[in-house]
Amino acid sequence: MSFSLRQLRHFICIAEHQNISSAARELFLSQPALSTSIVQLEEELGLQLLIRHHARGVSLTPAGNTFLAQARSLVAHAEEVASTGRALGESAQGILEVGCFWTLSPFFLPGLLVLARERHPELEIKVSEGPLNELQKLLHNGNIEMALLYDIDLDPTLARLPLATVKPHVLLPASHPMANRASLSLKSLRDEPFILLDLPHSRDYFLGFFGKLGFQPRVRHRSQSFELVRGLVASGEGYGILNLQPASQQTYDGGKVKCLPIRERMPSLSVVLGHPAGLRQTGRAQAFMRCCQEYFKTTAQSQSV
Amino acid sequence: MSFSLRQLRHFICIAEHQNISSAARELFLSQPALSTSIVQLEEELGLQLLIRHHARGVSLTPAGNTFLAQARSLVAHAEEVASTGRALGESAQGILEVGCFWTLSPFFLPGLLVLARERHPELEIKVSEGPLNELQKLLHNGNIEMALLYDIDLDPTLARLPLATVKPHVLLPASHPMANRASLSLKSLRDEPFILLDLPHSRDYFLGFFGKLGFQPRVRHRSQSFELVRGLVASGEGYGILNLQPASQQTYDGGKVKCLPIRERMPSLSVVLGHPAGLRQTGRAQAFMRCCQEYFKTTAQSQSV
DNA sequence: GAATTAGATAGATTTTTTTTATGTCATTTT
DNA sequence: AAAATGACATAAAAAAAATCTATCTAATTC
Repeated sequence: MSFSLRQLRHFICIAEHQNISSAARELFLSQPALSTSIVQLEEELGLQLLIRHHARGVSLTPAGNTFLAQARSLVAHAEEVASTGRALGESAQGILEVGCFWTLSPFFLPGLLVLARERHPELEIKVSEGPLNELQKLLHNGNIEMALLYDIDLDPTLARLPLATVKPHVLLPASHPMANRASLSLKSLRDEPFILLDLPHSRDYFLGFFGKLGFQPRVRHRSQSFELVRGLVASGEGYGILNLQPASQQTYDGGKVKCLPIRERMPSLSVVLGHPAGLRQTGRAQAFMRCCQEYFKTTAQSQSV
Repeated sequence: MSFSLRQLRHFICIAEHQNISSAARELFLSQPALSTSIVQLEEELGLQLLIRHHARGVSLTPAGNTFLAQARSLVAHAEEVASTGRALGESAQGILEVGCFWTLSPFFLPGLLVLARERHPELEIKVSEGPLNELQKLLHNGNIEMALLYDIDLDPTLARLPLATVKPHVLLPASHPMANRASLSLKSLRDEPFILLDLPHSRDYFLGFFGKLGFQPRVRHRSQSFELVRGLVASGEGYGILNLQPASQQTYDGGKVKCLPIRERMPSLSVVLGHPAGLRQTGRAQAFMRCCQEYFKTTAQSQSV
């Protein structure tokens, strides 16, 4: 069909040596192999590249000279593509696409991205936020290489790197009589109205708590918004349960909530980095993974257990 | 060692189809062939390019996407090199290196180069002038592809394309008593002094005339310069013999010469286009050849027989 | 739950590349 | 002038690479 890079490399080497035999030595080839290789190249181009001198090597035809420059530039280009290709697999530079489950992002991404910039200034990270199923689709299609997720109802084909576990906490209005205790039993809230964070997976997770305790909560409100749950709690509409807690007790509308550990032993949630199993990670992805581990080992742990 | 252009073409086609099987059909390959080809490419780069979906084709990893752009650009570059390479062999554009024997050049090159420019405006012609042996060396080394020469003592490995034959003429001072004849016998000049153009091959050629006639000329001057021969003739130092005649009878120093056909049948000189035998001609060279034939068939013939 | 789609794998086959052995033609040395 | 040397070409054999056929498996669709 067309010439190969191999043939061009052969031609360049011959042109440099002005001698097929010594070029063959440099290329660790036999002289006839190189000789036929170049004949084929000439036939493919329909162009005489070399003039053969008996007992005195070869020289380039004018056309061969012109073609040599082209060949050199193409081979150099190929070298470049090869090295950037390999770099894509090995080094931590370029663009890394990651995903983040949307209730996690405001808690961890700011710090994580700052750390990543510190560790790998050449690494540009693009984050897609969204619900679990959308992130999983992105992972499968290869739009993102990894995602920060809760390890709950995850596609079993996803590999997980555990980063932290976050325990559930009870949320009470600051004015609530039990708001200043060190911890709280869920049972003691049996008769109080409950504000449920009603998202696809969190729903079952939170309601599952009560099954274990043997009673059903009085659900007064269901909200898909993390902040609305806090706001409703602060305004005295009921108690809430959430795993992550903002640094401030203030709600968006100025109310105040208190956050208490649950005395009963309830299942924690794991925050993980999910990625398609069996897929070789790019160097960028590996670099980001290490950043996540570092970040959660230090900062995050103290912040939100 | 490194990837091949073939692999890159495969990868690009797969990326366009998002599907190995249909890409294989387009490439007239079997699906397994393409599948393994791309696996090898991935291994060579140490980089996952594709994500395989069961029953739904493939998609690109982010790294694959980046690499795709590089692959496209390299393949495009290769296409370009291929086409310019082929053009070097087939079309009449680019630089053509020719040689010209130095006494021929002022007579034919101006008209020839104008004609060539008319016929092939994209063809740039570079001329090397010199003596025969130098031109033959250039031909052998491939520095020039063809040369305009006299067919005299040529290297037998050179192929020749005859363009014209030029007959010898006698040169007399305009004031000479026989200067207005229509033609002249060399014998009638037996006792007059002779001015010899003393160049490697012309020397033997001209002196050979007298051998045939059975006498030796009285050589008064030998000159390596065509114009000096004319000047010496004009100033009355003797008669000369030359094949080609300038349009003007004037010499450089203002003298005047007359030029008469020789009555005896003397060997003519052939003007030929010489080129290394058995070497495939480039398209440029062929185009130039055709120009030479056209030029000598029309203009030149009338000008200088 | 059967049929379909799309990729992977294995063994056989074809094509391409390379090697070994040999030939030829200039050039250099004896 | 003859022999030795250097350098390329050619041919047959061997090795390596690419491709094919057939078969298998996992999701998806009907």
